[in-house]
Amino acid sequence: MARAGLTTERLTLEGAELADEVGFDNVTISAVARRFDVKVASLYSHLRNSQDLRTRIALLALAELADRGAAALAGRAGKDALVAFANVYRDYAREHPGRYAAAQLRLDPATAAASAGGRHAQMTRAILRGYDLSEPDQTHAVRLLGSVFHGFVSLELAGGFSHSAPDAEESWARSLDALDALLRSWPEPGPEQHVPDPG
Amino acid sequence: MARAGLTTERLTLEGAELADEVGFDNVTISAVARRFDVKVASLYSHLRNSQDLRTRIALLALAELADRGAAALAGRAGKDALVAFANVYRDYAREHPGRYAAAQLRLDPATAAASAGGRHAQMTRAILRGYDLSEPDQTHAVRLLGSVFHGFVSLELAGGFSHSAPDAEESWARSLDALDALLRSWPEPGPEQHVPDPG
DNA sequence: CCTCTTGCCTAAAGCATTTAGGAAGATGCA
DNA sequence: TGCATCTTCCTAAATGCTTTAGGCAAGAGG
Repeated sequence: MARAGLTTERLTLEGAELADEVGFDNVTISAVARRFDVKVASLYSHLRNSQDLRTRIALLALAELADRGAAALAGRAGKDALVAFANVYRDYAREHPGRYAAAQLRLDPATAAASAGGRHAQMTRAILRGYDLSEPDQTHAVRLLGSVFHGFVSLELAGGFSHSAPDAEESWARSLDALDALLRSWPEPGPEQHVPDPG
Repeated sequence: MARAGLTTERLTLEGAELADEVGFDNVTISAVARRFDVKVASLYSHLRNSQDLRTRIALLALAELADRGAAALAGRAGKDALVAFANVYRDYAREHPGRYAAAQLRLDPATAAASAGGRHAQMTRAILRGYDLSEPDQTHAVRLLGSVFHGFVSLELAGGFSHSAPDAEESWARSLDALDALLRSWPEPGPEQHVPDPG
């Protein structure tokens, strides 16, 4: 019986392809086994279980995304860097929706620490060097930027902007304009606001 | 054999509870049937299939969220309205993580149109009446606000901010300060930016 | 009381997950 | 080359979720 040459890496990569084609939620051990024309149980020599597969796809996506981010930031600063980096997220999500969904998988702390997640935060911080923010404000800005990138991209991917004019493209450009302006004049803390009771 | 009094509504509600307890992905027909101490097949008189159940939970969550948003906006304007509305999202997501995850479910266009999604967009637009934005800019701002709310909340829920100081609470407040400032001086479109080729 | 609708049941088939243990191909060493 | 060993992939089987088909009985209406 000819060997298929399974490795954890090849399985992960194929799982990522599958995620992009049929959605991350539909990535199963069985589906990957079918793509290699191999019995399901064979995969368990390389993967602990199906959660293990999903986690590996998530780590792959985070690493790919970080690599692209680093490439985009090279030689850029200020708004140029901001826009280039933001587009990396958006383009990646559009090219690889399954992988992007995988990157949102909740990882346990140990796994998260070993992931490329830290590189993302570092790169966002690097963008902020082009602006004049105090140390604690940088952290807030990092989080706001992350929120906008992730939020916009996932709402767009979920079809949230697809049924109304103007098109998402323009809103994206204008949102980045707005973020750039915001970072150039980052406001002082406002007065305390009343927070309504949930209920 | 005593009847359990199953209805689509009760099943949906119980499914939502279950989602909050064990995660939206773990809501299954079987699990809900167990909660009612009823055989699995019995649920198929009330639900078309498990996707139907998930969709109904999503619609429930969107409606609840819209109701809370409307309550929060009543009698408020400007930054006060912005903060109150934003906190509705964040509080709801923290109180009901499973429901919040459900609200992110991708709905087919017909279902989405019949959902409370439109109310959300309307309310966000209402907030912008407290600021001075041209018509097309309002749409961009609606999308940016939606992105920040959703993005921040889901990153926080995914534990993205939990392993570094300062705490998420403060970043949230400062992000809302920043959005308020941004809306008060919404920038003109910037110059064209180079968009790097994905690859 | 009888009938009919409805609500919940049993039964069964299909598919995904996971473990246990076996056989054949690749590898290393004499 | 021949043998031992390890790795890779296999069969088999248990478990659980999904979904459909068909049946019986509880409760409503006449």
